[in-house]
Amino acid sequence: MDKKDWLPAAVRRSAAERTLAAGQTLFNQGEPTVGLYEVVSGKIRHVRMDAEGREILVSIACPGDTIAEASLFVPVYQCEATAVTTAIVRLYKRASLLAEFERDPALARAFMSMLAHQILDLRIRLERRSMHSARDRVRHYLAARAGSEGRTVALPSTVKDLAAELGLTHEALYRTLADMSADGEIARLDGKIQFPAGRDDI
Amino acid sequence: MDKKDWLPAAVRRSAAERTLAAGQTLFNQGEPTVGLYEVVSGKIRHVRMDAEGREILVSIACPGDTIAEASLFVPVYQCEATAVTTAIVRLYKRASLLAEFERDPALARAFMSMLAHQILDLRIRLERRSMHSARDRVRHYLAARAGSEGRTVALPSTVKDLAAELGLTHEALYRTLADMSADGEIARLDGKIQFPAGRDDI
DNA sequence: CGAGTGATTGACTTAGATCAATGACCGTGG
DNA sequence: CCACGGTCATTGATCTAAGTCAATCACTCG
Repeated sequence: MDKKDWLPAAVRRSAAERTLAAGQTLFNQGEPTVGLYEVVSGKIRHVRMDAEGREILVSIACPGDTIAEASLFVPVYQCEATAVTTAIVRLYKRASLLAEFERDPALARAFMSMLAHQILDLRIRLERRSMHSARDRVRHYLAARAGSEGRTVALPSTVKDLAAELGLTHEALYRTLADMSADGEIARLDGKIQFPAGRDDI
Repeated sequence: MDKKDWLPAAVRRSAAERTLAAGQTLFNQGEPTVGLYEVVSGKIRHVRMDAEGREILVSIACPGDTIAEASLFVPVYQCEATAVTTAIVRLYKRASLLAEFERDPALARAFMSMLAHQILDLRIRLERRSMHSARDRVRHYLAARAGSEGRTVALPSTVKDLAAELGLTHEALYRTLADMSADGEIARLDGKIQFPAGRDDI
């Protein structure tokens, strides 16, 4: 969306680009941080490993998104990033970015703004997990991404990934989606979900 | 915890405190932003209205938390905040805070760092919610707050609140805690939980 | 063409949500 | 000072939604 707007062209030009093949790893959890990345093309899967070695989906970064912003302030990457498709990323080195912030307060402010919006987004996602019913989580998800008049929501990648995002097993999500379709609450077409009427019954 | 450390005492002293009665509104969605708030005492409910006018719970802010960080960067509040209990908040005016950042890049960096750490913390909490078993969530929670050698964790407030943080009903948490005690995995004393051995099986 | 993965559905089981009740412990106002 | 209302802590019984195991089909990729 407007995620990339915070970076002025001058800074962007100075960054190194790197091309990744599908499945290739950008960085691993625990590696020393180099800086933050911006996705130029393709999709990057961003996961965290928990103590048992299971992976937790953090996000799917699309062109324009940045990943590992927090890494500017911590010594090692907290997540692992791998390319889903062939992808091009741009690396902004930590030291130079921090220096840039010092030089240009407006840029610093834009960066803060981006972080603040991410916090808001994460809180909304966390709140979604407080709902115990699968259907409610799906509704909450749809409501959160149905901007203004958008009645159609595109799945970021696969349904399995959406299941991880919602904290459900993929089977449970398939069933919930099927039930909601059957009830006419949503309609599915290709990789999209649309919900016809603004239901406001109790 | 360290959420408030980024603010130097001088700035903090300049902030105005305000007392809210239970149920009183701090700000409404769509109102022009004044600045960001820090919760001094009590609890603040933070909700967003979706396109259909349903409310989406964003968070419950507790003492030490800040709310509406994003409001520093947008013209109107995106959320609505109301006091759940009697509460005291501290207001940091947008203009003065931003001016302070411009004047003092170190402060700006500290603020960014705080935001980045909040993001990390939120991600860990989100990760916890991806675990399906109540016991695993409790273990994860304990592991996350047992710094280095600390084998004793104090509950932040009530067990009910912990249940909400873990995304469980309070009954489920009571039972899980009871089971874990019975199995000798943890011991409970007053408002604290201690877990004897650093289990690293698997 | 076969391996690998996503999408989907079925059958079965269980962990946790729900509903409900009790005792302990406030603070408060008559 | 004590009865009363409120909330937390705890445990019991029941039920169901979602997890688990499993199988099939479609599709892509090398």
